[in-house]
Amino acid sequence: MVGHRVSFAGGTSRGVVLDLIRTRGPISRVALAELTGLTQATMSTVVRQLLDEGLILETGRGESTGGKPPVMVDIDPYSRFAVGVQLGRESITYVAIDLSGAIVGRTRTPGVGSTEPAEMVGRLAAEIDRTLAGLDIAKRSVLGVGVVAPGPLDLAHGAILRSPHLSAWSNVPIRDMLSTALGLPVLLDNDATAAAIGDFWSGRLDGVTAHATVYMGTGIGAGILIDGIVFRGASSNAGELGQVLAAADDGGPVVLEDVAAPSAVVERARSTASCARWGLTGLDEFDDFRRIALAAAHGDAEAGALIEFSAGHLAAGVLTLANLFDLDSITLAGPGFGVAGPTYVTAISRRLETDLFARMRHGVRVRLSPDVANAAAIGGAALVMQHELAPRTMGLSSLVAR
Amino acid sequence: MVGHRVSFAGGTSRGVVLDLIRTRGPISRVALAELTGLTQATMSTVVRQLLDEGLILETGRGESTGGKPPVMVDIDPYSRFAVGVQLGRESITYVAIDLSGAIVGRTRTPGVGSTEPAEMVGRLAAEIDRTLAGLDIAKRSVLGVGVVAPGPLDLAHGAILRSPHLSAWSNVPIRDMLSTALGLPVLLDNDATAAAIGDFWSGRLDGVTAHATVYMGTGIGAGILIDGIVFRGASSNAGELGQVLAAADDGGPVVLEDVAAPSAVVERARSTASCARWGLTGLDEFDDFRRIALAAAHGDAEAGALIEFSAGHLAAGVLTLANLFDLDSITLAGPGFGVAGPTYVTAISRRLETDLFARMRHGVRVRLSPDVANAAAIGGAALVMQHELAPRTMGLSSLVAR
DNA sequence: GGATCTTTCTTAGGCTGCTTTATTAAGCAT
DNA sequence: ATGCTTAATAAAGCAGCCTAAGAAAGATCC
Repeated sequence: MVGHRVSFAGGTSRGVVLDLIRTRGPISRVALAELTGLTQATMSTVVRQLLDEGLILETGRGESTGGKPPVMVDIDPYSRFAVGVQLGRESITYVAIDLSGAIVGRTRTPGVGSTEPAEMVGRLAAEIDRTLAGLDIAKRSVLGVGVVAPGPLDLAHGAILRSPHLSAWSNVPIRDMLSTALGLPVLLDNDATAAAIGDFWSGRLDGVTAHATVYMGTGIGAGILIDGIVFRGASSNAGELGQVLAAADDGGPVVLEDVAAPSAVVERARSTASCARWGLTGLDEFDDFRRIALAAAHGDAEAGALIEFSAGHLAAGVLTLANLFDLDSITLAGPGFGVAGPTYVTAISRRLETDLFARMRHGVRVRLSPDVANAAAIGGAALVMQHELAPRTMGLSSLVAR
Repeated sequence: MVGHRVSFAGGTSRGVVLDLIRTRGPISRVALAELTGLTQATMSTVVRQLLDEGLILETGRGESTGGKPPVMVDIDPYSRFAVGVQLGRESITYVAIDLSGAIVGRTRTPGVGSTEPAEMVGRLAAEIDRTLAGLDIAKRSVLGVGVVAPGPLDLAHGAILRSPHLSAWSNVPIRDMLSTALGLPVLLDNDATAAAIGDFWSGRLDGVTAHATVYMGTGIGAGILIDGIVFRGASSNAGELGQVLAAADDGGPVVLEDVAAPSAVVERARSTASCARWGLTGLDEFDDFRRIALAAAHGDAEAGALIEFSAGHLAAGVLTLANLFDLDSITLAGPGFGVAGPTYVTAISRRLETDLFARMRHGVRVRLSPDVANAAAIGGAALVMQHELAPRTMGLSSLVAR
């Protein structure tokens, strides 16, 4: 590494260093220099800047290795906060996280329903302000708000393109509206991508190269990260795992979403005689799905078969995803994994162990999100953290106009 | 773009500018500055450097738009060359390309067969030297040699990991051996990735964000490019399209390669009564496959059905690939598309038009490689060009040790 | 307990690739 | 010819990295 320049595009080194301190801290300047390839002198100034900004703290001395013991630095978790909002049909989840990615507060309000966008934005802003006040978080230490919605979005304009349950929101510039209402930066992204960034920001993906967070909500999506950078594809629609082809009962081709998603499981359950036993209401697909999963967990064989059916198909889809992206890490998140999560983890792990193309070369770590229900909201907040503190994009196209 | 610094990591701007001149040239310095976001002053010095290196030429005046007419610059195609070598079982293809990516020479020798690696390296070096001499190309204008092989490779050590037909080559450091024998830089990569880079270098992917070159040889693979950068995944095994799950006749799950690859088509053909009519030899799968494809092209319904069967399955696999990566461009290359290429293009286009998730937002350009048989070898040479003249890698991990 | 060694961290000065600003060059319009 | 517009270069400055050198703080040896 002598004589050759190490350069992170566009002042990214600050963000890389912050990432390392977050995931590996407490850590010394020397260790950071070794990890990044930057010189100790450069690291000294980068760390100085982070200290001046109040993002990190000197936490004490490390072990001496025969000379001066190093001064360790670590994240100051309470120096900055971010808010994540998940727009759902039945409910809206608000989450505040600190710089380490840990939840410091959570609220839930009734869903969007048929509320007009303009009014809803006002309510969102009020609820966010209230939540922050209740947590005693000064607004100037809040980096921004990340709004998470399902379905195809128009990221360029910060709007929802079309969503089954939020049809009135089509092409409404919700991002900018909320930003002016709040006086804070606002980002919009989809649930799977956000959940993936949440996994990354929490430090759980240290050492991972190619990761996917499989998000099962109304649909099934995957947020894909390469070295912690979101993979978006040509139109930000990458990772549409629900659209992978699956084998239907009758041999005909179907899309994964139609056989493995919670709604599909519930629908299959209803054509069953045992339907009544599980107390399905037909009102809330997630609630019904949870009842089936609970029955399965309590040993109900028929319910177990329904879940296994879904898990088997999802495992096949994830196998394809893992083969095509050559993944080395997968996280499962979203309400669909609320009760039956472990069953899905097992099914996917098994399938990958036997059928992954690269299984001789490396394994794939499959894990359940530590907070499946709030993963997307947490991720929304993490998205803001990453955007404000450690911005990074993939490729060069952003720099070539047209 | 005022006041804010535009930076391409690690001196990449030279490469970006060269890419633009190659694909959009002849072009003026001012136009290049606008496209890259760099200032005219910077562009002046970057272009000066490229002129000094002899990579580009001033080709004359452009149209005045009310003031001084711009001086146009363009690639000097014959200033540099690169060699691509495709290691095949039956034959080895050698290709020399110029800086524009055009073929300037091609040779074919008998395949590797059971030749010992050490001896084979000597033969390769001799044949490359001979080819270059025959084309009157000075060795100092040759940037290097790109060797292309099928199957899983160990890119870090420049060796073939395991290959059905090249078993004696396992873990032989062919890259370094050939490099010392030739006194030129040598790169090793797989056929699909190389073919994709070849497409990019030729300028055919101008304006494309997410591209895949589907390569059908013995197996089926995809080389994936994001903004012209190879997507490799955790262990350089990304894009294993042949491993995507497909629906078998009996409803059971099979892998795409087993139903759509040429060998699979030939095998199905042999269980047919019409087998004899097509004159299948059973010696060379590609030759047999070509016979079937030719029969299909001449209106043989049964042969046509076999090809359509393969194309239909491949189209399903490509649909999954396109959905997961959100592609906007696909090229088909490799010997498998030799005769029946157009049939495959049609099948894939149709499928994407009807079933692509993002079809309302953007189309996917599906095209046949202009030289299906030599695409991998050409790509090998292009790989060297890109590596030597416009190096680029994805993500930041390369800069963070361990 | 002091001298020396090792390791950590900072300072100083320099290079590179970019920026901004200013100047020269070369055409069009009147 | 005179000015106006666009193209290209020149000059000076800044930012992010580097190398080199030194200061700080403990470990080790006698």
